[in-house]
Amino acid sequence: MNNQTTYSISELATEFDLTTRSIRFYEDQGLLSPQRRGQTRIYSRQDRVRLKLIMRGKRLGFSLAEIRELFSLWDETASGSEKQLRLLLDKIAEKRAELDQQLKDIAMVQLELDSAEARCREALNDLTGQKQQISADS
Amino acid sequence: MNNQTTYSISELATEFDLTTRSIRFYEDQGLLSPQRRGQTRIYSRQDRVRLKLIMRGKRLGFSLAEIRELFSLWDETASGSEKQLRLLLDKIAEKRAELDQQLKDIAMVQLELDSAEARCREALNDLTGQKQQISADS
DNA sequence: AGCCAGCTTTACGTTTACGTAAACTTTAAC
DNA sequence: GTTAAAGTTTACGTAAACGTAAAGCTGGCT
Repeated sequence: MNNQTTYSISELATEFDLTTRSIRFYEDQGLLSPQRRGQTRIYSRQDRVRLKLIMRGKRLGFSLAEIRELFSLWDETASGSEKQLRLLLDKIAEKRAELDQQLKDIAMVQLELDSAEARCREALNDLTGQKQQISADS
Repeated sequence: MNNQTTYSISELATEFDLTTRSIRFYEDQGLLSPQRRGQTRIYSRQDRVRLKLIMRGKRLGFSLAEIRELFSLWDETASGSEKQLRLLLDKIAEKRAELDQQLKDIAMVQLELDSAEARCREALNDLTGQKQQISADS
């Protein structure tokens, strides 16, 4: 069922757990451009991949505009002039730096969660009269 | 100069590169609660740490509401009942899962950037008549 | 005393990313 | 062939995160 060659809008909406409204909105913003059969949108496997990328970007806190920019990066790689290509490399480096920053940020927040969890378990232990040992972490 | 014990709103605004409007807005949203000298806000080192945490959260795409929730996690760890504490542990686990997902997402996007960069360099090489070798990555 | 820079509140405006409703067409099922 | 389900456009509404402008206090300098 996953090897379909085309998808309807509601199939994709169900699969990615979003509304058809959102999918159409992404099209409005130039992130998707599905085929049409009459009025009806027909999504290809490529379109589906795009949607997956969109969701990924959103989970990383990218705006739709930024995601569109990333798509352009990808699409224009083949067709650019030299100046264009060097510009793209710059932008790629830029995005890479952002991701590196995010990795650092995640590490810090993880430490904070560790700390909060430790305090939490300690407080619990105090409450329950330390009958149970500290539970092993996965 | 970094070892100040208090800060004015514009000092913090300058340091973190945001507007005083934003800082006051964060206070509105319950993320900060600086002292006052008369009308004027006086920020402590703790407040500054909070601001740093806010910026971190934002870079990870967290909403202000989510950040406030994380603050609550941290603050209420000491004072909760057992049920409360277990709930907090659940929320911590939840946030941890989100971060794990983000790590995966970042890894994927990095791969995509790798791919885009490779295509880009290839195209450049083709254009320049491969006089130069592939430049070494840092 | 006068003034300016920096602080304050109040309040309306703006952008992003959709939600929601209305009104209409098209496709699949019975 | 009609009816229900799923699709479409158009358009107004909304929550979040500020921007921006107005109008007023306030502490220090000259």
